[in-house]
Amino acid sequence: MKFSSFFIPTLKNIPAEAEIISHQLMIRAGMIKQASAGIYSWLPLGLKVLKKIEHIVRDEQNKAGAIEVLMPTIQSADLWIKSGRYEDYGKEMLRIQDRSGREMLYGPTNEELITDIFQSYITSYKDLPKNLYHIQWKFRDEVRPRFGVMRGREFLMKDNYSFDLTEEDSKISYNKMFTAYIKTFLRMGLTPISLRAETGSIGGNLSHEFQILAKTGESTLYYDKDLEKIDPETINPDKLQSYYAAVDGLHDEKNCPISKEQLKISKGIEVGHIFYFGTKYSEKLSAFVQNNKGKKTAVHMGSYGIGISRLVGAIIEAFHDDKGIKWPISVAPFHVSLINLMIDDKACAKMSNIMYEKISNSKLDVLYDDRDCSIGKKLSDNDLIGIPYQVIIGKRDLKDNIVQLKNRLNNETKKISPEEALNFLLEQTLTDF
RNA sequence: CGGGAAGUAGCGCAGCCUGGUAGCGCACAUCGCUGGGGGUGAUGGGGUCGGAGGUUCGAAUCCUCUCUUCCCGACCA
Repeated sequence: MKFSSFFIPTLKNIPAEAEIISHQLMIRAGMIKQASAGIYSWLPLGLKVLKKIEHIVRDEQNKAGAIEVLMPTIQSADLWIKSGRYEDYGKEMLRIQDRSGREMLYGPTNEELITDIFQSYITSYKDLPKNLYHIQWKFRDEVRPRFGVMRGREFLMKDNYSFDLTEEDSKISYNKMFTAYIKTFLRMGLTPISLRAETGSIGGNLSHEFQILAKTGESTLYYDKDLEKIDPETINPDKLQSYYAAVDGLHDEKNCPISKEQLKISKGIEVGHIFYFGTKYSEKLSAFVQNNKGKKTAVHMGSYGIGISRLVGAIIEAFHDDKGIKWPISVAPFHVSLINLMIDDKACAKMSNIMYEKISNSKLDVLYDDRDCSIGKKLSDNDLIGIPYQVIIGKRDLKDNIVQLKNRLNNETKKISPEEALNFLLEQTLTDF
């Protein structure tokens, strides 16, 4: 993609409406535009990142045996009246009427709908377990939306729902998701910390929230430092759940079961939450199956959420410096930024075009900065948008057959030949496209 | 929902107190000089000052109402 023909409206000024760094950077990097309070349009660069995150989440869900469906954003109030949540949800639920005066709502979550789908078709224990997920926009009319996409009113969420015959089976499904969540966040370059959580209004008795470490995070986490050392190949959910981990209000210094040396305190951002809630919804919404004795029994359910749009902001909170964003390669909008410092110089243009073609023909996604603007603007824009590798082609170095290869994650720059730069890039292991 | 603040050019802001033909920086356009970290000179375009009503000869400025946005708190799968 050529920068000049793409659409990345970068800004030099920090918009007054943005308070936290990820929100500022997302606006300055031309990723989003606010449409109204807590509601955003996703511009091309932001959309690319959103899709990357969505892809990783989807891939790990599929690998864990979950099956994708797609439920509507607009739901009828009927099922919610049945489950009793039409009243409970209060003003956070955006309620609307269709033309014939029927009560509708913009879905804040999907337990009701999915349970209805389940009970319409599944009647035998032989069809269990089932785990259905979808990735869909939700709307919660927050009293006070803030922090950009981290706490918007409209947000993209992956939510899934497991259905099992027994509590024990449900725990297996729960642990599968627990493992999938850890893998998902590790793949995004994040450090996930799992914490036992309060179940709140959703009900049930087992719940974990997943926070990712970021210096600017909202919550303070107290946890066993071994939780940071997770090998994605050998994740053991029971073991991970046995480690000590607590958020701010729940940590009690006096009764903390682990030593001071072992305890670590860091800031985190919540990006996922999983629940086991038994038969709460299945009973109300008639999700029964027959067991092997022919007896009707309510299925045991769990629900599992990942805030996909929130992750875009959360990842920036975890990966940025004073110049801009530093994308982990698995979620980066492009893998390589090819920067031609001197578009009027024939040698620079020629070398840039050759490299652009070669990188384009590989698995790498390249953004070619061919804009006619000052060098300073080019370099600072590219640091701002944070593509992991920059190849900088300038007149001075090119005379000696040298280009600069910059790693945006650590800002190290190597002066090497174009061939070496190309070989280095093509050898990168990229698990996610 | 309680408390606070702000709406003036695409973005960031001044002007308002003390009413008199709307300004700065960035961005944008044209031309020139530059050319390895937001370079520079000249010229130029762009705003019914969030909206409605009122006071006044005259309102961005004073008064009333209203809409929107943000911050602190409470709230929060």
